[in-house]
Amino acid sequence: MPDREARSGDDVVIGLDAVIVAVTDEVPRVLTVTGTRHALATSAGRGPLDALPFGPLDPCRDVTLERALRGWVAEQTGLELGYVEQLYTFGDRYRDPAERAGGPRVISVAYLALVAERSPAGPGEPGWRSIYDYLPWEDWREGRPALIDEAIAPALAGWSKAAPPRPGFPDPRQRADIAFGLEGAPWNPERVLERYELLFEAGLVEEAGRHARDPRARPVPHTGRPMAQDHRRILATALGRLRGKIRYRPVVFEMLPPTFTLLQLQRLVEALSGVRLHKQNFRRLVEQAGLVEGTGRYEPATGGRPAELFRFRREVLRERPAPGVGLPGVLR
Amino acid sequence: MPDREARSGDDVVIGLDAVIVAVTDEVPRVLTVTGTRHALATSAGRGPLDALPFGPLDPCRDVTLERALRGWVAEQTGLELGYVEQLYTFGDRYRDPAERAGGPRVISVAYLALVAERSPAGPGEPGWRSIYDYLPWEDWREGRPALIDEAIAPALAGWSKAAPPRPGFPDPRQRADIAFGLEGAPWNPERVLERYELLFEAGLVEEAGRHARDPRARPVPHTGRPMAQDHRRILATALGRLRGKIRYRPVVFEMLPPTFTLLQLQRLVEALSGVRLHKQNFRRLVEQAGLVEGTGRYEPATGGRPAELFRFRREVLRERPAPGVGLPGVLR
DNA sequence: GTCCTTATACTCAGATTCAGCATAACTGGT
DNA sequence: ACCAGTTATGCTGAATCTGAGTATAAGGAC
Repeated sequence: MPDREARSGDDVVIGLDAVIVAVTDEVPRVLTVTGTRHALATSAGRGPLDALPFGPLDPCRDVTLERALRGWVAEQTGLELGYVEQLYTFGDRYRDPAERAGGPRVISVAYLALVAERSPAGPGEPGWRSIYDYLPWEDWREGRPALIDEAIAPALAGWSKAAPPRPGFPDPRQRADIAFGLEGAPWNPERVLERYELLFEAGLVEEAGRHARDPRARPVPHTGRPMAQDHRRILATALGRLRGKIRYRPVVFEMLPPTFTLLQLQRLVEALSGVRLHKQNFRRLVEQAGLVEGTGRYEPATGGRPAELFRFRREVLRERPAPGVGLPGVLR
Repeated sequence: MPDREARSGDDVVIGLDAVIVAVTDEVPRVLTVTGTRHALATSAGRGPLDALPFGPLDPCRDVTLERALRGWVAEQTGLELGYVEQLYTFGDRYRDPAERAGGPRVISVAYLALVAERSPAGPGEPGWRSIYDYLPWEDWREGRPALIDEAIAPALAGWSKAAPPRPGFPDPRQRADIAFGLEGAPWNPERVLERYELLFEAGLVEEAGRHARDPRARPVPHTGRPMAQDHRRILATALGRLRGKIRYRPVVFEMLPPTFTLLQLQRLVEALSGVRLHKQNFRRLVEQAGLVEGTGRYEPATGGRPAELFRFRREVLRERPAPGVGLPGVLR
């Protein structure tokens, strides 16, 4: 970590934030750190907060942003990242609370990185925390989380009644219904950021930059573990993007060993998307989409009939337009 | 425009680049400027190049990046942007050729903005150029562009033969086939950036930061109008993103008047995606997806039977999960 | 062997998509 | 009035995809 002392008022610093995701034991995990300078952003005296790993850009040495990211991640964590994609650039004023004390404006370019399944030692490793510790309403694998009906829905209802509907803006009540699947609306796993932003606007989640000073903030208990700065927002962005991406790009295979059973693949997708899938149809889908091919070898330790081991068919990339959908009616 | 004089070697500057898109006469257009400081990046003495409008971030005043963008666009062009979305952050070294002369590292946060159809005065307006002037291989509305088979395919074939296949990297020949729909591979309108990057790697398009110095660069004639710096790459990113987005978000309605005929809507989508669509199926799709509703009024000047005027149904946003697709088999 | 567990094959109905055909409603020309 | 040309809109049948099962296979523990 470099020391970034406060500079002159109109100065700007570029940071690179990494959301590094792995899945172990059907739990999607993100690598977090504590005790860095982010830890200065404590939450009402409750001690240092978790933060996403962060690295600076060295304009003299780093040729590209992505290479800079790979570099310091390898240095600091020893991880060699596989799949890396740029997520979003966050630049709101005061997103780093230190700005208020004269610190530089920090622009963070956030990246999403996927790494292969951690070895069984993973769960206990410091830093690999469940993504659902931070965003607990996102995991619907065991059914609709009680948290939503017990805490979030009532709180949002109160907020939307209090907030006067502004003309030209969508009705806050409807926004809540759509985002959280209330009142019969369907649950859309991809709207992670929309949900987080709604909770943020309603003052139901903590975020360092704003809620330390917002007197209306009434964080609901159990709405997830807080993070430093706007890192929970960054995490929400990452999860939403990842959930969307697995639908039309074969990114999940980045997180699997070279061969795997179809149930392993399914559990991985379920862990990330937060919903359960229909087993037979899932198999059919991935098989007839040509995404995988059998190896003829079998995994015996399933607890039942041995499962065939499959591998990812890289060729699918040139056969299918994009393992997913298409425009309504393209003429040829 | 601020003056950004060269500073100390490790300095960084944040810029905001705007890809502002409108459609007139079934031509998708992008707003470009010349004569700004970008114009310094001339192309082998051929005069100033087109550039995307660019504005600085003022860390003291601008509260968010997006607001900064809206601000200077309104100031400089008088345009009030409607839909705005962050695209990507470009930060490669030397993407601004001025860096080689000691200029600061310029990190550009690029935004995509959509504005309503220009009035008929549009086509002649300075700056509103067809996107396909810059990326001519992307327009398949009149069938497969001759340019691809006559110039691009042979040039790529030559390049891929020359470039030795690196182990671990995808075969360059196959990349070309997939990207450009050669050898029977399907054409995917969304792979705009992939195609541009392939042409760039093969040295077939000009880009200021690199090809001014790359001796192997043999730009093929008629591969589109060049732009300053890496702006053509930014444009390609924008077009690809836009093409993808219209499939699952109703963004096109941002570019239409409040009421429109279904053919207008179809022509708009065709202009952006660069392919022709089946008329009857297109109607059915947008109608039964609940995206539009008839107004009962009619547009008489169609040249044939009058067409009903439709309007966008905003309610669709809360009915459908996302006007598009879904995960393979979500259990309820 | 029986029971339990997981894997995999197959079915069937409903929904969606593709590719047309058919008809409606207007214009302009004769 | 009639006709040709043009665009709009309605409708259909085949192919494909999807959702939700049932049925069978193949292992382990006892």
